[in-house]
Amino acid sequence: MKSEQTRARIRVAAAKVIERDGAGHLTLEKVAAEADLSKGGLLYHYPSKDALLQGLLDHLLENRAGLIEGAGPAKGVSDATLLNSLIDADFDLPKDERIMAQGLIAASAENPELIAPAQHHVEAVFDQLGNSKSTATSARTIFLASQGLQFLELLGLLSLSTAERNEIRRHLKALTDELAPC
Amino acid sequence: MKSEQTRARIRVAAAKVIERDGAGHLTLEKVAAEADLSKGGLLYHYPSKDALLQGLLDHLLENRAGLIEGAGPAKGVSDATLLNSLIDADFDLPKDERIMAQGLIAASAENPELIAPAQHHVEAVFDQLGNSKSTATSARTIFLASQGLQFLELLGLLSLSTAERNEIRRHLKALTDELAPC
DNA sequence: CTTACTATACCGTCTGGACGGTGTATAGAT
DNA sequence: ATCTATACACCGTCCAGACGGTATAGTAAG
Repeated sequence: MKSEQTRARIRVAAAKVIERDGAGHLTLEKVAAEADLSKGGLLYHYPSKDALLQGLLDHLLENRAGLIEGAGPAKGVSDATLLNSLIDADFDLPKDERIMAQGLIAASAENPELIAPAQHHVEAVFDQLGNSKSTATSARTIFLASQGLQFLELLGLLSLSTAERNEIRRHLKALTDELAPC
Repeated sequence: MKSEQTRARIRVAAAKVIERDGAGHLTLEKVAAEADLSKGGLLYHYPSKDALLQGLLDHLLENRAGLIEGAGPAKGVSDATLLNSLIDADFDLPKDERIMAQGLIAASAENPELIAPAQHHVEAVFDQLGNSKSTATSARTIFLASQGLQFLELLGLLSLSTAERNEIRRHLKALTDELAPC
C-alpha cells in the first residue's frame, strides 16, 4: 500500500543526494533526511544500504527488461526494432534515473555482485543481437556505441550539445535501419 | 632516481588491491602492505589518497595523450589513423591498467574533479574527430563503440570470448578504413 | 645534510546498522 | 459497541569498526 509510495520517494531522495553530494557520499542518513524520514524508517523499507541500491537497480531495469523479452520469437526486423527501442531508452533516460545509474556504477565498486541483474540484461541483449548472424556484429556495435555515449556522459567525461547528441542518435538509428534488408 | 621506481611499485600494488578487494576497498594501508612499504613510506611518495589516484590516472593517460597530439595538423587519413590507434589502445590495454581504470571510475564517485584530465582527453578526441565534417559522426560513433565495450567489460557487465571480442575489433577497424575515401 | 624510508601510535570523523521504542490501523473476540 | 491483539510504519539513539591523515622517533645510504 503505502509502502511502495514511500519506497519510490526514497529512491527519488537517493537520486537527489547523489546529484547534490556525489555518488560516493550517498549515505543512509542523507537519504532519510532527503525523504523526510528517519534513518530507522528508511531501514524499515530497505533493510540495508545494499538493499536500497538493489532497489534502485531493479527500478532501472524494469522498463528495459520488457524490451528484450518482447523481441524473443519474432524474427526478421526484430533486431532492428529492439535496437531502436534500446537507443531510445538510452537517449531518453530521465534525469533522476540517469543519476541512479551513476550511483550504481559507484556502488558496484564496493559490491560487484550488486550489478549482476544489469549484467544479465546486457548479456541478454548481446545474445538476442547475435541470433541473426549476418548482422550480429553490426547490431552489437550500434548497441556498444549507444552505451558508450551513455557511460561517457554518466561519468562526466563528455558533455555534448543537444545538436551533436541528436546527430549521433540519428546516425545510430540510420545504421539500425540499414540492418534490415540484405 | 629511486622515487619513480617506488612510485611505479605503488601503482602496481594499488592495482593488485583493487583486483583482490574491489575498488571500493582500496585503502592506503593495504596499498602500503602490498607494496612492501610502511604507510609513512607510501605517504612520502603520494601525500594523500587523492594524490595516489591522480598518479594512477596520469599514468593511464600518458600513452594516449601522445596519440592525439600526434594527429593534430596532418589531414586526410589522420582521423582514421587516430581511430586505429585508439582502438588498439582500448583493446590491448594491459590488465593492471584496466584495473586502475576501474578503480578510478569508482574514485570519481567521491571526487569528480579527479578525472578531469580524462575528460579533457575524451573531449580532445571528439574535437579532433569532428574536424572532417563529412565523416565526423561516423568516426565519433566508432570511438563510442570502442569505449562502450571497454566500459561494459570494465564494470563486469559483459565478458566476451576472445573470438567475439576480436570480431568486434575487426569490425570497428573495417569501419575505420571505410572512412578514408570518397 | 638530504633523501628515502621504517615502525608505531594516535586522532577525528564518518557510517552502517542494531535495537528498543511509539503511534496507528485493522481485525477478531466478547 | 467495545476491548484487545497484532501487524505496519516509523522514530531516535547508540555503538563498533574502518579510514585518512598526522606525529614522532629512529635508521641508513650517499
